[in-house]
Amino acid sequence: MPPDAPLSPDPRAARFARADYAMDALSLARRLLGQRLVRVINGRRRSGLIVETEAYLGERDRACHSFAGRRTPRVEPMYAHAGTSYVYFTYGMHHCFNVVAGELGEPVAVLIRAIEPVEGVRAMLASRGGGARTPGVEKLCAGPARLCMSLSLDRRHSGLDMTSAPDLFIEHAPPVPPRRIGSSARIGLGNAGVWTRRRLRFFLKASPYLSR
DNA sequence: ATGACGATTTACT
DNA sequence: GTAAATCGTCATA
Repeated sequence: MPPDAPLSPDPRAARFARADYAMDALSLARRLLGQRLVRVINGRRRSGLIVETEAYLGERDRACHSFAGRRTPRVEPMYAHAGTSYVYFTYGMHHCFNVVAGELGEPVAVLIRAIEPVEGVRAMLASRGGGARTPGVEKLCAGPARLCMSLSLDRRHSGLDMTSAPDLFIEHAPPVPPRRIGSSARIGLGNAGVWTRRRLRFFLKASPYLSR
């Protein structure tokens, strides 16, 4: 081996560190596209490439849980370090998974809306029951709640530091050319005024694994 | 204590 | 396309 070779040349083994998360939410929403979300359960990996995200811009964003500085036990993880997970329960039956961005104390985050399943697909299908109602692989993780079902994520996984957590983190994958990224208004918002229309959703245009 | 409301998904007309 | 499912969270009192 050459004496000046890098010690960890394999980008697949590199986990996102604090500096990789520490940026504004809109930048992180784009940055995360194409990267690998990894969940480890009983030593087995389930993972997929992130293909769809949404940015939530904090206190000024009426559609954001931390709008107007709201700080409750549920939202508390949004005020933590970039790279912290924020998982919440909604509609009495679903969970959504976010990655905290920005500076410490700045409650901004990126909602992960869809991934392209790569590892542990069989286990993901099992998590969905494996019956006739289980969606095909294309729709398995297409949508924030479906993604959480397939990765077995719930409120217990909110507030984890993904730069060190053993069972939930993001790994580097080849960067995505900006040309392949599309944008749109965020999905499912109620009346959030001007924030309803802003194009804060990002996705890989050619992906068959999008929520829509 | 109470009431309104979801960053959704699924089934059904 | 429309509607039901289902309950934690938050604002109001």
